[in-house]
Amino acid sequence: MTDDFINHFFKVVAETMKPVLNSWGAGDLAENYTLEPASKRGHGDLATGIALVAASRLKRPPRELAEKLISVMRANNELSNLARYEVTGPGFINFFLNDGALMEAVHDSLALGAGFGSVTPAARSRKILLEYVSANPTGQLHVGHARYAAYGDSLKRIIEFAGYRFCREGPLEAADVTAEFYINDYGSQMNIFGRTLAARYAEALGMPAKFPEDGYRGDYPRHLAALIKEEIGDELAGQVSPSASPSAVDFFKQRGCEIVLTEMRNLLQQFRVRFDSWFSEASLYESGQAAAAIDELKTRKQTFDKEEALWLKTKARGDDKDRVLIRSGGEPTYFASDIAYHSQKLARGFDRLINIWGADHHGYVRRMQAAFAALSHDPDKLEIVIGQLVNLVEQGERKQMSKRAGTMVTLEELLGSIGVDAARFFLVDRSHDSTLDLDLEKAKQKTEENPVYYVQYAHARISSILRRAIAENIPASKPHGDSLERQERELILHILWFPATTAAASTTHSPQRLTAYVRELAASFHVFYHNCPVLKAEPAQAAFRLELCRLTRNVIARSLDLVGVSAPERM
RNA sequence: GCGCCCGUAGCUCAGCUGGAUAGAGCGUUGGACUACGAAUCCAAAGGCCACAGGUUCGAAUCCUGUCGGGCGCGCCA
Repeated sequence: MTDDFINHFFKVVAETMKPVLNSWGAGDLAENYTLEPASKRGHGDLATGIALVAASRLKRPPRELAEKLISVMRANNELSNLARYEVTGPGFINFFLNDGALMEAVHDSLALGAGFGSVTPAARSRKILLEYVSANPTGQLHVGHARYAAYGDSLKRIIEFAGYRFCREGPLEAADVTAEFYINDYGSQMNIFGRTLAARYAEALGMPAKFPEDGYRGDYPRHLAALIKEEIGDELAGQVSPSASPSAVDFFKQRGCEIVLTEMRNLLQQFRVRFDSWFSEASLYESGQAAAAIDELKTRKQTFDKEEALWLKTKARGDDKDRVLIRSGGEPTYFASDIAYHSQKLARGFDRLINIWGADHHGYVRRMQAAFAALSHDPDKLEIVIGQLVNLVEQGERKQMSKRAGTMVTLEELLGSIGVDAARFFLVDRSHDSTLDLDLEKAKQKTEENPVYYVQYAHARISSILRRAIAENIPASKPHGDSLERQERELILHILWFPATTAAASTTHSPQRLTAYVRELAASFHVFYHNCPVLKAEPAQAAFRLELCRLTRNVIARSLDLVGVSAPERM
C-alpha cells in the first residue's frame, strides 16, 4: 500500500531534518528517530525526543538543537501544511496536526480499503511454517491447547496481514504462513492409548479386560471405544479379552487416533482456528526420513555411543547435556523424529520456521537449536516462541491441569460456556508470556463483562448509524473546510495508529496489542458518539462524520478479525 | 542448585521494545436516556510500578543482585 499517514509524516519530518542532522554528523537519526503519540493533552498529537538523543551524543543543549530543527521545518511547506510544532519540556518537539490534514488522512485511509494497515503485497512472498497446538492425538483439547490455538491462529492472521520481519531491524515483508499441526502419533504413548481403547472396548462388550497400568483414565477413551464398537460390533471380541492382541492394539491405536483427529479438526474449526496442514510423526518413520536424519548426524560425526544408546553431542552447542537419539532398547526418541521433522520442513522450502511451544517444553529449546546447528541449518531460520501455561482455579485455589487426574477443562466446555468470541478475546488479551489463571465458574458469570462485547457494541452501533444514513439518503463525501471537535481528533488519531499497531503486533508476536488497541479505539468512538452527532449534523459535517464512521467500523472489524473475533452488525 | 517466565490500583491485567504528571476493565461512590443503539458516557476515590544497586539528559521498561510465585532440568512427549 502507499504510505499511511503516520508513516508519511515520519518520512516528511525525516527528510526535512536530514540536512541539519547531517551537518551535526548524526544523519543516521533521520531513519532511526521515534515518533510517538503525545501522551497528554497540551503536548500536541505527535512527539519526538530526537533532540534529546542528539544532545547527549553531541554534548550540546537539547533545546537549542530542537529549536534548530524546528527552524528548518518552518521552511518546509509540505510539513507546515500538515502541522505546527513547538519545543517543550527538556527538548521534545511536539506536533499539532492541522484539522485539514487529519480530514484528508481519513479520506485517504478509507480509500486504501483493506490495504490500510497492511503490508504491500509482494510479487513473490516468503514462506513461513507456523507450528502450534500439536497435541497428542490421545485425548481432548483442553484450555491450554485453546490458548495456543487462539494465539497461533491470531499470529498467522497478523503476519499475513501486516507482514513479517525476516531480518533484525529489517522491514516487514509479505509472507505466506502455513499453519501446521504436528501429530505425535508415534511411540509408547500411542501404544498405551491403543491398549486403553482395547480394554474399554472389551468392557463395552461386557467382557473382562485388564486395564493397562498407565492407561488413560476418564470418560473420553470410553467414548472412543463406544464409537468404535458401533462401527465394528463384536468383530474383535476374540482379540481383546482378557488382554489385547498386538494387532488389536494396533487397530485401536489407529482408529482411535483418526477419530480423535476428526473431533479436534471440527472443534478447532468451530473455534475459527484453521490449520493448512496436519503432519504425522509416524510418517517420518514410514518414509525413512527419521532414519535418514539420524544417519546424517552420524556422518557428520555429531553422535556417539554410550551405554548402548546413541547420543547427539548437544552439549558442545549450548545445551546442558548431551541427548539420547536412540534408546538402549533400539527405539528412537521423540527428539530424533523432531530433528527429522525440522529438516523436513526446511526441505519443503520454508524460509522461516516458527514453533509455538508451551512453557513446559522450554527446556527442550536448547537441544532443538543444537540439533538444528549440528545439521548446519541457519539458526536464524528457526524461531521458537514459548507460551506460558493456563492454570485452573477453583474456589480461589490453583489446580494443576491433568488428563489423568481429570482436572481439565476442555475446549469444548469452554466454547459451550462462553462462546467463541469471548473465549478468543479472553485467551489472546493477555501477554503470551504471562501465566493465565482460568476460573471457569467466574468466566461463565463474567461473560457479559468481557471487553469483546464493548468493542462489538461499538461496531454494531456504527453499523446502525450507517444503515440509517442509507435509509435517510444522507451521503458521505470528502470533507471540506470545517474544523474538528476534540473527540473527532482523538478518534482520528487512534485510527491513524492502526498500521503501526499491526506492525508492532507482528514484530513482537503480540496479538494482545490488537485487543488493547481495538478496545481503546472503541472507547474513542463511544466518546465521539456522545459528543458529535452524525446524522443530525449539518450536511457537510454529516458527510465527513459518515466517512469517519465507515473508517472506524472498518478498522474495528479488521482488528477483531485479526484475532479471530466476529464483528456483528446487530447484537 | 541451574535455566526460562512473571511480580504495576482492592481484583484481573495493559504499558506501544528508554520518554513528559504510570493507564484501562471489574468493584466502590455520585451523575447523564423526549438526540443517530444506556451492552454507552461523565466525574470521584484508589500507586514506594516486589526490593536494592547500576547504565543516562530521562528507567515500570535495559543490566546486576535479593525476595516471592509459576514452569522446566528423563533413554516421556
